[in-house]
Amino acid sequence: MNIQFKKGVLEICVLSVLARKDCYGYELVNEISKRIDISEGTIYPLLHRLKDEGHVTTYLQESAGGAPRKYYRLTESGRKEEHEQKEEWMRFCASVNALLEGKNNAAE
Amino acid sequence: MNIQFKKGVLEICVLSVLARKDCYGYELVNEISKRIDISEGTIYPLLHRLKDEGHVTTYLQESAGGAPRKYYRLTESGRKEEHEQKEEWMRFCASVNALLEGKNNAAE
DNA sequence: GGTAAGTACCTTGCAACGCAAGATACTGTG
DNA sequence: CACAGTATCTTGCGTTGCAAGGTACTTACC
Repeated sequence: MNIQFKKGVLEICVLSVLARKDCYGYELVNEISKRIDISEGTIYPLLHRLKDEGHVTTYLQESAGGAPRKYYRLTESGRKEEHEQKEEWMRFCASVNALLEGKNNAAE
Repeated sequence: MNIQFKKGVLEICVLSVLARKDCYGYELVNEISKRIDISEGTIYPLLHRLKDEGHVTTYLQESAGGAPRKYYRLTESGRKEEHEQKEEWMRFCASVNALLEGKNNAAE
């Protein structure tokens, strides 16, 4: 899998999963990796970034095994961000596909 | 437009346009920019990379105004690369869209 | 008791890509 | 002569994702 493709997209994936339910980091890795490989070295910095930007809040919960889980919950700005980035992603895909199909004019 | 989305994708766009006709760098910028903004600081290093990897060959042709045009032509390996990257891009898009739609299992 | 695997968090350093901003040089227009 | 357009190129920067490491707890096995 081309690593470059994932740039920017993994953030949408995280936002999208969080839009459906609160998750902790380790859980997000497993959830997203069902479709797209993502490593812990990617998810934790990403989550911290989202928190710094105010798109998520966190709360701790005990775990049966291992360290306590840090759950992430979308804020209102996070939901807005999720929506906007999803839209932008779809527009981008449409542009790329048009280009790959050889449709030359933006009007087509 | 999220810059990150473009990572890796602009290379496919270039390969795809070149698969239809030989182009020079400046022309590729204008062609691709109809759909997706791409700057000269991006295209020239990209083209040099493709040449180093043997995916394109070049030939010069005089221009009415300005410097002579350096045309890029796909090699056989370039055509193969174009095909493979296109396939990978489409698989990637399908995975992302499934994830964004909340389809949890890779089987679905 | 010791060891491994699983859960769960984290950080550091690196590689790759795209962009802005610059340089160069030629042509045509006002 | 100055400017815009054509056409090439390079340097330095910011962002992202990853590999590889570390920490700490629990369970299972020998």
